[in-house]
Amino acid sequence: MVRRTKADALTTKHELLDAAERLFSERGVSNTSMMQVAEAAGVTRGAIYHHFENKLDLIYALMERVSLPVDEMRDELRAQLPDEPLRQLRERCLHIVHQVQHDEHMQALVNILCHKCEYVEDTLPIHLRHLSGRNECIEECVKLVELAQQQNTVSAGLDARTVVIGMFGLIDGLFYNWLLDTEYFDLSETAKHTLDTYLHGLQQGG
Amino acid sequence: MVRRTKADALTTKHELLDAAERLFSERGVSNTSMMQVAEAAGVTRGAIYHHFENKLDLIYALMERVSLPVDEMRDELRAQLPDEPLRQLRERCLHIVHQVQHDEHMQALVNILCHKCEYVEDTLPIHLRHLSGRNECIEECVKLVELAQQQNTVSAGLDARTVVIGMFGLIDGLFYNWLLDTEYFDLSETAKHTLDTYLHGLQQGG
DNA sequence: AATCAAACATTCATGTATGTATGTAAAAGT
DNA sequence: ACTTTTACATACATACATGAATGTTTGATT
Repeated sequence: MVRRTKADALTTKHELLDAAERLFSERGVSNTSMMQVAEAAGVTRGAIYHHFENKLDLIYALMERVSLPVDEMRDELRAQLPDEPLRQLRERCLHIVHQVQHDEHMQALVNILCHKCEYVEDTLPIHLRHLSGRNECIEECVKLVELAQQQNTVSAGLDARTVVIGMFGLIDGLFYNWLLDTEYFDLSETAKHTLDTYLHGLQQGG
Repeated sequence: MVRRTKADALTTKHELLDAAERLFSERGVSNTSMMQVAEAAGVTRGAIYHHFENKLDLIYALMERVSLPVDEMRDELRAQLPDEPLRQLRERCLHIVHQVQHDEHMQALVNILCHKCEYVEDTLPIHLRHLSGRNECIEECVKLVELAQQQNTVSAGLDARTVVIGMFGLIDGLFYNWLLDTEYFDLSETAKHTLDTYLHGLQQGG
């Protein structure tokens, strides 16, 4: 099974990505060799190095597969709830939570970035990409919170940035702990209740 | 510099632990070889394998160094605030937050477990130890929340376990994100404000 | 004082991962 | 129909990391 058509090559590439996603998520990035990925995809290492430069390039490609749907969702919600910034925030969080729980690609990727990939200098470009997307998202959320403060649905005494960082912490922390043991609690249900508790708390004090 | 007194051997062991803690936290566990740890401690690999079985045993030893002070703090607070379960929870969280921010050993260890160590089968005993301690802690906190519900400082309509999982998520998420970039926000301040927001939200709804 | 054993250093044998270079058969271009 | 790429497979050279085995020096023991 050597040379094939261009469409077949794309299939091979996807199979490599799927295999990498599965193995990385199951056994960790640095603990998985290129050969294991190749074997799982039914090819040799040569195939990987033909499609990707190295392991980092592979992970990088994995991230590209799921980043787009997230962006689309954001735009939809913005159009759907233009005058309810707080609900916009809530729905955005819960939508991502839902995706992490039910979309296998999203779940595997978050799992990889969260628990299966050491945050070291070598993988810096990957995590920077992760963070830049997040920081951009934080800025947007800060604006939504400020809008909510003008509507008095969030106490004006609170610092909007702190509010958002706390909310992200809550969601990320739930992801982090849920992925450690997905049987320990139901992600969506817990996220809904605790997020509402938090959002409820935003109405008073500061 | 070969054989030394028993006290000197302990010094060597501590220097090895310090070096490992530093290197693991800086460059990641699987990305740091035993030789690099040995060099950083000014000895050879032989010294490591004399004191520790392997890399996992080394990490395991790192965890033992910081686990005790946490337990002590818990008992102190329990005695100090016997009738204020909610404040007990709050102070406990903020105390750990303070430790993570200011105690270098604690910070390095949490950083290692959080960002510098892949959660894979090989390291399972380590993470299990981490989790067993946490689950035990969760159970204690659930009881505190139930007490608070009897006092009506927490709405009886909420599920105590969910409340605690959310609180842990919040704190863990803040750790997780703060350790990614310790300059991005102040951990203690943010933890105080967002935790209070959350605790505030507990008083109503369900 | 002689012996033992601890506390390392040194060396070696082995496995394994990586990157690259080269080979090759078939599809794509002309 | 001929040439050129593409899409891999194969083979190789290199580099580490590990663990164990062995050596060596000196404190501890009696």
